[in-house]
Amino acid sequence: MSRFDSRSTSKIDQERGRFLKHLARTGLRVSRGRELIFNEVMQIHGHFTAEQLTKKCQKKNLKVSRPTVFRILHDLLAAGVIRETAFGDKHRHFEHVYDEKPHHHAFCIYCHGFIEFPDMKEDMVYHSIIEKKGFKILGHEMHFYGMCRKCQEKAA
Amino acid sequence: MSRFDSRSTSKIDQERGRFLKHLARTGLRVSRGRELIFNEVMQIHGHFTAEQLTKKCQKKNLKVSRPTVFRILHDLLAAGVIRETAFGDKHRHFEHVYDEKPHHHAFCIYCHGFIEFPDMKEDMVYHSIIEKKGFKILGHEMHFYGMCRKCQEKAA
DNA sequence: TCATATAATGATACACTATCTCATATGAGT
DNA sequence: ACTCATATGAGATAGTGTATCATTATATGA
Ligand SMILES: [Zn+2]
Ligand SMILES: [Zn+2]
Ligand SMILES: [Zn+2]
Ligand SMILES: [Zn+2]
Repeated sequence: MSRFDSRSTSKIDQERGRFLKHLARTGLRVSRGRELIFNEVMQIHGHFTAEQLTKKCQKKNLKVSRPTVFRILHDLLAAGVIRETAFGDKHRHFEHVYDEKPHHHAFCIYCHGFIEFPDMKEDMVYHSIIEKKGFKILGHEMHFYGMCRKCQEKAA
Repeated sequence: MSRFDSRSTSKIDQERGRFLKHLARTGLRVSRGRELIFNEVMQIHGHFTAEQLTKKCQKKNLKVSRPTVFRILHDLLAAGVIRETAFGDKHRHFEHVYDEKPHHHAFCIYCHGFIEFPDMKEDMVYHSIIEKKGFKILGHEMHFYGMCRKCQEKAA
């Protein structure tokens, strides 16, 4: 990142503030691991798994164990810095929130790839139905399933 | 089920026909296990995991192994008799299709329970966006996340 | 009916992710 | 420096789902 990219930097600082606030509120320390993982996560664009994050750190000789990665991802989730999406496989998938526009996913049932598309705020019809049941909505995702372009071409 | 409940019976027969057609088409046999699992699945209302289905069979002294359960669930998926939903935990969740209206789920992030709500066909705004990318849509789900009524009461 | 081929099944081992345990290291506060 | 709570890592553990493979069941045709 350019040192002149003040806009992007301030967004990260904003997220860092959110994280630090959460840590202070819950009596957790600003440990070496938490700073390290926070910085790495902020550099990832798109989705990642705990395994990918761990290997990314190891390549940089930033030593951090798998349990610690999961523990700190849990902290980041609780702080609202990252979100988790169920991809339907056996991994937990995360992505940070700060520069990602709200979006949804369409999964290919053949190659297990996916495409993303922006949230259109058109699904609010559901909100009143759900809230009438006493459920407090904090977020939502649309999952589409189907066949990606490549798999269609392969099949044809 | 009452023997006079012809409507419900015919729906199951319809699903059975779908399954048998799939088996014939793909050269699979109508084995003891397939009949057994099909019947059990049809009696379940709502979601189930392979583990729950296996235990349900064992309680009835219907002996069937875990690998076979998974194999036959795969057949039922391929036949379109059941569908799979990613709940964000480490289990695969299934439900049959025959008497379930198309619906979506709202998951409680605190107790991991969920509520269901009907599909409103209001999310078609996404279809053109996705199909412009060459993706062929076969199905979709809305996942809402939040706090269920009970957990709100507990917190208050 | 019997022989043969093919598919289905179950026991077992296996791969893999995520979590738990607990001993040690770290660090904030006195 | 001392105290003590928290953070961390090594290793064990739990829990799903899958692969292997020998055995059993079923279909087909002589
Ligand atoms: Zn594909
Ligand atoms: Zn995404
Ligand atoms: Zn709840
Ligand atoms: Zn459902």
